[in-house]
Amino acid sequence: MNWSKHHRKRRGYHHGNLREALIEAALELIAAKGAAGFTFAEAARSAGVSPGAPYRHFRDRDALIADVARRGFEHFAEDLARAWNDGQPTPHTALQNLGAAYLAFAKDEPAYYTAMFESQLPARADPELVQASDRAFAVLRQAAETLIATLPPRQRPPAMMVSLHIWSLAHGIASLFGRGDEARRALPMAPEELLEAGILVYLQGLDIATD
Amino acid sequence: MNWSKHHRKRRGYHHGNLREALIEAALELIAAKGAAGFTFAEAARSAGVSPGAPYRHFRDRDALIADVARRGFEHFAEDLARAWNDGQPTPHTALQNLGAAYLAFAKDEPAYYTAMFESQLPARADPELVQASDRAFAVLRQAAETLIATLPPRQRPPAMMVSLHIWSLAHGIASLFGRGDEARRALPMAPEELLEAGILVYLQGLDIATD
DNA sequence: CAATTCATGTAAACAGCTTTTACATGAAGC
DNA sequence: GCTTCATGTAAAAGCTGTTTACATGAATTG
Repeated sequence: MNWSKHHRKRRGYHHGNLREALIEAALELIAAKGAAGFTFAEAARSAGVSPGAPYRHFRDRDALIADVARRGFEHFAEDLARAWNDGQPTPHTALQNLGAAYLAFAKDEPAYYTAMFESQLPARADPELVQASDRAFAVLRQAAETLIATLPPRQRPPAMMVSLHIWSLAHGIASLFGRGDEARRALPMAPEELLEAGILVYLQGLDIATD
Repeated sequence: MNWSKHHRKRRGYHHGNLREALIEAALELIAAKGAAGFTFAEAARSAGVSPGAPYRHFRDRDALIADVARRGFEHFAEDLARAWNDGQPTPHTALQNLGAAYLAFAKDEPAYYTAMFESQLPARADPELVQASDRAFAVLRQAAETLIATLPPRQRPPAMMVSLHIWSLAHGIASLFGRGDEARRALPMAPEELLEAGILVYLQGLDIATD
């Protein structure tokens, strides 16, 4: 049969870069039709190879998604770290930038975000996935620590708790309203404003200076 | 072929209550294997009917999930309203009860919660689903209004914004840590405590009395 | 350079899911 | 009692997922 309908750089019998091609296909398919609407067979077709070929590179469909999620977390960690920018110019401004970067990632990279948070992966299956996720969370954790360090010691809440609050709020907003699906509930304000205001109120509740 | 392996109350050729049986099967399958691991055919098998039978009651698999989601939102709205209890004994306590009820629903009814928030339904397809979801949100909205009413008028933030903050925080925590999957990141505290503390800080940030 | 090895891809096959179609059943209403 | 109609069955066609034996050709090695 002719499997080279979608050939582009196909150099003959061997694809040459099938692994990457499959990941790209997965991103497109997930973005277009959600994590559920992604099939191994369609990814293979999109890469111009036979249905069995992907099994040379991934144990199964979940392994591919896990790899996509891992890469997603790496990009995510990078974006967050760049936005945080070591707490410059001020911890509060930097945290707001971090929040904006969180939502921007969810909006601009819906396929990654879906694979990372909504693909119901066999959980903590892949240790590299866990590590990548940890690195992303570490940025939030660091931000929380920097922020509470501006408080007198007796008044400091646990940094872990603060980072979990920020993360949960950002993830909740991204989940419920964050992607351009227009599938979600209509909002009286942009998700970015909603998060910014939420963080502002939260920090005021901790008595952290926000001006 | 023999489709009556799982017969229980099967009264002959006609099932008698297939629609309900399919919804029950869907809840069990979603709880066991996630929204993706639910198939029309398996629900049919579980109800003891042929693979084509479900199409007499639901247009397709998504229509069944949408119905499950709609029922989920109805139970959810009930639970939240009961917890809120018209703001008694105090608005703050009632809001904490509401938050606890939110997380309890996510934990105790993971199948409903999954269908409601993570099934990537064709969005605002079903108007009854939207209405049910609106009724649930209305409870949160009412709670927010009651809480800000304790503030002097000049100091009141928009109730819609406050309710969205609470909702997002609760949903974020439920999403990330809330279900017994043990699949999620380990926490230094129970999700319920995390949400309670988050709400407390947030209300303090609004300068709403929390004692 | 030539032979061999090995990663990568194909073809074919089987099983399960989805959806449609024609047909069967039996409960409800006239 | 007869007819009607909702509900279920059987069968079929076209998907997908997965495994198997086999084919290809690029890299390795003597």
